[in-house]
Amino acid sequence: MTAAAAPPPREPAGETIVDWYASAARDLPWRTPDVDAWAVLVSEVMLQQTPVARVEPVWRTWMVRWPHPADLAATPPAEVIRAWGKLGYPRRALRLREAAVAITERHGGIVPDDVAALEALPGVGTYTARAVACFGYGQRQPVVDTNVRRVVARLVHGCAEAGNARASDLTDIEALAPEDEQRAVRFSVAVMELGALVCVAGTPRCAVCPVRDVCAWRLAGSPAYDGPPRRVQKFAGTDRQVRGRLLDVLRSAHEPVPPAALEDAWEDAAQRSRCLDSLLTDALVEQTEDGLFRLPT
DNA sequence: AATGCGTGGGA
DNA sequence: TTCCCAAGCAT
Repeated sequence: MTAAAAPPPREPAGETIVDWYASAARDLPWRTPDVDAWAVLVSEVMLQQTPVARVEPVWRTWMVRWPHPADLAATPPAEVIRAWGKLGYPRRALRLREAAVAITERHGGIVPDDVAALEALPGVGTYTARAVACFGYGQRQPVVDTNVRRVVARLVHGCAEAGNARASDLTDIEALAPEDEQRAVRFSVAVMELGALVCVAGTPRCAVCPVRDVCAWRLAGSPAYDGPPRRVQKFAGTDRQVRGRLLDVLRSAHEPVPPAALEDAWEDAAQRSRCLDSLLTDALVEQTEDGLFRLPT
């Protein structure tokens, strides 16, 4: 009988997650060392609310066609909207183009490397700005998306799900990041990956989680979610669906179309009209002098 | 601060 | 089938 085994030395959870990432990470094209900040920015905007599998082929096409911000800035919106394909939320395509214009005009065609300048770009918010600074420029930055918020909620706070985004999310994750800058950058992508592959919404795969033994949620007995019911957004019959249908018609039409050509897209004339108006307001559609509709030139 | 904004795959 | 949800942002 020997003395009770000493507890194994336990490295900080942040370091463990970085080590896990080294062997578990997906091989995604925007993570290769040769990609620049523009490629990162495009990937991040495309990935806003859109699954990786759908983004990957479109991102490759964009990088070939528009390798620099000035290339996209010089392209008419109609072509950009078509190239966006069916990624969804096509206003992102317009904003990304506007961001490219701003980068070209205000930053000499180079994606800015500081968070404040990045956040000033159209379509770039708290998350995307830090993701570009971190993954595009190798800066130590707190990068918090829905995956990270869920991981922190469980690992640190012992809650089944994350609440709404808060300013404290940034300090929460900063407290876990490794000291070394390069490892801190890896940590940022590693936590996102952990949330995407293991600590997922729905049923987390705790059996294969590298930090299951130090997870506050598991240590608390994996208590069920205890909070206000989350609203599930409907889609069928909403204006979002109608806008999508209308835009689908205009994407495939290569000449301006008369109003009658849009009637098949949606039966309810009042809703159809309202949605067409909103698309015009958003500058996703424009009307010619003779009353035809097309993607914006 | 709550809501609107696309789309399609998987449980 | 129905429901959930997938690297947010702007208003």
